[in-house]
Amino acid sequence: MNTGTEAPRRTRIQQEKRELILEAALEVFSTHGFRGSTIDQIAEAAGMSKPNLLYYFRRKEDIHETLMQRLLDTWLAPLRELDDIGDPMTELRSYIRRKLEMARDFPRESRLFANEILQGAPRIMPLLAGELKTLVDEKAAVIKGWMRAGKIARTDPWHLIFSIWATTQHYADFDVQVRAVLGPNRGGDGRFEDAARFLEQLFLEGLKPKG
Amino acid sequence: MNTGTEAPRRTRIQQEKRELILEAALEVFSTHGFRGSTIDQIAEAAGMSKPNLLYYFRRKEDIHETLMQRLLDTWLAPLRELDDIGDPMTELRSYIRRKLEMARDFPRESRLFANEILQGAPRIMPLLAGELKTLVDEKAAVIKGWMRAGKIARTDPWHLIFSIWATTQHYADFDVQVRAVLGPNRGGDGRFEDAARFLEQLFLEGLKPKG
DNA sequence: CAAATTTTTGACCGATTGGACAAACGTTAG
DNA sequence: CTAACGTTTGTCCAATCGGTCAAAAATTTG
Repeated sequence: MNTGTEAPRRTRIQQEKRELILEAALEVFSTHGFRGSTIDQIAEAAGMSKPNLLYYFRRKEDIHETLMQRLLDTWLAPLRELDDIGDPMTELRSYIRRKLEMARDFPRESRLFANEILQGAPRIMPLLAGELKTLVDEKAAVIKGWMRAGKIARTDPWHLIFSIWATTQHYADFDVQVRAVLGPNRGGDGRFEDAARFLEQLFLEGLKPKG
Repeated sequence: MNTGTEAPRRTRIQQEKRELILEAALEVFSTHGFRGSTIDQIAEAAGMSKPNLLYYFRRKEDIHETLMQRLLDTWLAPLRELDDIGDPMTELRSYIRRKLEMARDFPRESRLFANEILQGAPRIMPLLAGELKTLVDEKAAVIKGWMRAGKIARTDPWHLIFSIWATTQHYADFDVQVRAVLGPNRGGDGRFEDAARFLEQLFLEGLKPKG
């Protein structure tokens, strides 16, 4: 029985070329958005002709969809790792650090996601209200537990998570602005370490349990 | 002498129709980005034909440019108001509050700006490295003064400003995600007050001067 | 009123878009 | 070698894109 959801068999060439296309599409989609990107652009970036690209992905949307599916898993991995077992302050610090590292190492993925959300998330809305909400609610409960135990200051766990997302992804999504404002000296490679130091201080001081 | 920069004389109809177009363009550009928006879409949203729209703005870029110029002034107003005179903690609190109010009351303007930055700020890069950087540097100096005076904790003023931008604009730019995660109950109109409470706590506790 | 000016429209243009298709080309298994 | 299969390409298409233009309609001015 073919359910239509199982992964189709693929030759070695198909696997390689599909990866090539997805890599090129990530570059193009993340800087121009879905509607602002053309198949020609992606094909050229992947070093092949447009009909050839369409042999591997029949529609432009298929590329984007495949990209988004892969993205979400790796994107939410840091939050999944947030664990009830360790010390709350240590857990939060390493969550912030991991998210900031992702903004540094995978800025295109961050911008691709930001583009999708900015435009109303037309293609991933169900995922947000489903899988994502479930995960966040789950982690919010963990954080609430820490608050009840007096390990961190009482505050809104959901908005805490939002603020960590916002501040860390800012360094990927608004990178040009950050670099423009910091200037050539402070806007160099060291900006992520500066940001890490600042965010650590902000969140850890801001969340210290009160006497 | 015509410098080319003075405002042309306009009839009453021209003023009204241009406003109508800019309002419609704000709606369209902010949700689809520049390249993702079409003149037809804007014309239809403004209730006029495409050639009629092009009578008031000769090129698509002219609409976007006018929109961005107007935007930047109002968008930076809260930061301009950040003043050396008042109490540092009070000043910062009201700056955060004003920025959050702008995210609530002008989400389309925020998304328009975010779209532009996300795509590498091709049309406003000079403004970022010029006017914006100057303003931020100036306010960073003010904040540094507060730190030297022991009024607030020592930290990086530039990244402090970035974090305020990121956290407040998040509620406009990522609104769909915020509402999806919070769900129908907590994601209603009250979410901005919850956010205000959280951000106030985060920043004011995180910036308390240390003994 | 009538003339001058401004506003609106329909028809049209070349360029670009996403995508189809058959033919040509490569590769591999028997 | 050859037949089958997988890959690549050139050509083509209808739809849409940003934008032009002349003429009609509406408005303002004298």
